[in-house]
Amino acid sequence: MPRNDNKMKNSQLYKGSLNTIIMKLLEENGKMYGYEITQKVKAITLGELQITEGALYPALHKLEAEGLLDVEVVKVDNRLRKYYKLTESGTKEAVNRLAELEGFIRNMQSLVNPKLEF
Amino acid sequence: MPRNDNKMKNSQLYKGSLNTIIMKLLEENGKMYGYEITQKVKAITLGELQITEGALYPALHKLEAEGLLDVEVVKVDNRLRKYYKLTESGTKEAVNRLAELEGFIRNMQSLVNPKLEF
DNA sequence: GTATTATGTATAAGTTTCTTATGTATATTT
DNA sequence: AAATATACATAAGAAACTTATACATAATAC
Repeated sequence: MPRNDNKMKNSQLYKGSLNTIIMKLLEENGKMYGYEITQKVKAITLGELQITEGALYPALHKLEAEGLLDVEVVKVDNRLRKYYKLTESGTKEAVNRLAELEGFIRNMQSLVNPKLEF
Repeated sequence: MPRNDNKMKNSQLYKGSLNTIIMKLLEENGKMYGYEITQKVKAITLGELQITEGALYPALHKLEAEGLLDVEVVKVDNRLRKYYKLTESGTKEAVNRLAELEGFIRNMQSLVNPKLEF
């Protein structure tokens, strides 16, 4: 009966980055469904970041409610898939979020490696 | 009466990184007091990250309670300062946290810039 | 000279984000 | 036949933070 998902806990550092990650992936791939997002993130981070359903689905629903994502339900192999894509305003917002993420990464690098500030 | 700190809200992205930032700064500077930490972070990030007291002081107290920091109270110019420094176990833990932060930055960069994976 | 800003620490209420635990269901692999 | 993979969903609780407030002294501005 146990799900046996040997899920190691993600670092606190990832807290707050999920929405940005979702929007970046959608900007890049056009449309994706939830499970696909979890697998993609896992692949890109070499297994280091495991997005859980409990975090992902509420996040997707919220972005949809905010008008940043559109959803399209498709049945594949007798199973549901909900494909999400950026709306027009979501596309604009994605630009802001990505700029914000790049600034964040720069700042964190400055903090880690003060010698390399120039 | 108002403090008039025109405090822009920090990006959600910084959520979860405060403890690591504190430990990194202490590792680098030996000992620091709270206010000094806020100013240092502000300077390094060119004003982009403003650590608020409501976030900082509870974080310092928690790190102290966890045995990662030691505190020393000093009176300067008739005002209190609480200097914090890493304990022995805090120094060890700082190494882990920094490695974690570097991994985090790498992963976030892979997500932003998938072309540069190599 | 007094009002504001800067320095310095602290806590408490509320919000957001995530973890952990469930729940449902079908397809595939062992 | 059982376990794992695929695919969605929600609810309770934890953790980190925001916002607001509080107290106190030093320095600057008007």
